[in-house]
Amino acid sequence: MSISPKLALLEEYALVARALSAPARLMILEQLAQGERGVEALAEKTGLTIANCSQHLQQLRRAALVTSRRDGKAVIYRLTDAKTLALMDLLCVVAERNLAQVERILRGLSGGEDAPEPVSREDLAARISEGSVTVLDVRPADEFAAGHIPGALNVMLAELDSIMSGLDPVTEIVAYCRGPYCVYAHQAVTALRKRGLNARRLEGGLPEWREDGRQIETFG
Amino acid sequence: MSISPKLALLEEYALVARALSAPARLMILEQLAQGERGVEALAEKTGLTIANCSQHLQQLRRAALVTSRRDGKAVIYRLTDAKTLALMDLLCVVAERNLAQVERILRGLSGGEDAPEPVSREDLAARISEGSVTVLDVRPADEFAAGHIPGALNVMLAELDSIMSGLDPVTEIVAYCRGPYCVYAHQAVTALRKRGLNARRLEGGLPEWREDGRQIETFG
DNA sequence: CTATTATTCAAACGATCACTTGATTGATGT
DNA sequence: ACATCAATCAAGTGATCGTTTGAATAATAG
Repeated sequence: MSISPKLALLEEYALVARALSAPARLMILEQLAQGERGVEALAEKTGLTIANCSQHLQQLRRAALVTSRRDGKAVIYRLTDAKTLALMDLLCVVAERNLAQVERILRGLSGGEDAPEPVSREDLAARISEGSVTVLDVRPADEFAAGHIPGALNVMLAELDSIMSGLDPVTEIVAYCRGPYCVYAHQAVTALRKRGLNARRLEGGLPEWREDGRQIETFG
Repeated sequence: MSISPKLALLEEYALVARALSAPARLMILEQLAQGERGVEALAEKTGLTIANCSQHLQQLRRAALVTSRRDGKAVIYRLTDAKTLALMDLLCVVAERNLAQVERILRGLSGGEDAPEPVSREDLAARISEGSVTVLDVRPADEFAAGHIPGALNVMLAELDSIMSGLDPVTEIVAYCRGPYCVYAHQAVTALRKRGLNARRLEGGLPEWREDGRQIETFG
């Protein structure tokens, strides 16, 4: 350790950034933002092998972005603190503002149509309390069960068609998913709008809603 | 491009994070946060060869963190927008909160002593207007000349001793430098406190001060 | 035009990274 | 103690990264 303190510091900061520099680890972090999970659950959700997932988790832990605890023979990982989530979100904001490629991908998700501006969490909260909105949770059922926006309907993309006829075409629909890395809400809104329904995305996902200190409903 | 849109998105986000994952690029970004610069100036300030520096800059440009323009035969780089600075700062915050190693390095800079809490920019601004503080700019003279906090004294670390006798031991001193990646202010505060002066660091550096919309003085 | 200066490109190297495979550790239940 | 299950470790492979070196582009001045 004969290097200068300045370089040593920069290397620590770079370590954190490096932890965010692999798509596989971003997927893991997105999952952990939904709630704490064991290695096997993470591996299944992300499509990684267990050994590979474990190694990514240890890299995240070295960067102090996640923390682990033992529960029986399982090791449960979670985000270290809310700053980790903030960092992930800011990463998206920078990428979306500046990278033309990101714009192109997102436009592709909307079928070439211009997607409407997302709804802010504050606006959605206000409109929920006055009952002037239908909230759709477009995540898998287990993530929905672990916590969702009060009153939200859990509908996965594949089932969208079957429930669409039951929706009031006048009431606006707001769809949300895991957060800025997740494309489910984009796809759901596109599908709904193609059928003439008035749908928009929520800004951010459930983790950001929770981080705002807003109400979360479990089960039901 | 037959991969899923989700993976394509994640790869773009990862590209931005990867750009922040090398100490050399963090140094370059720190310099650019002070103001726009040409490749040669950046290479000299960071100690990189020109070719190497140029390649790092192109990686930063691919991630859209920096933008360039031509000025005669020189190419001038600058941060794309304020979000880039915010991302750099958040990276530090996460690293400092969670990495024990960072704490150790910073403590080493303070000679093992507990450093006092930094002064917030808001507090400093208030105390400048009431004249109850001496502000030290601990950056190289050329960066000082390009812009500094109004009324600040430009003193580099090597010259600290020679001016210290002229300082009022009662008036508190606030030192600042380039920002969270820079160790000059830490070192200056340690040196001053060792000699019994009442000194603290400013939170962040000049780029953050400027980003707050606060006054900047040029030359003088 | 040629010479000069500032920057970028291209090739090459050693080091590190992501992923796979198979063995190992740690905690639990019988 | 033994078997079982979850997670980690260890070794190996191909790909990518950071750096150096030297040549190739642009833009300007004479």
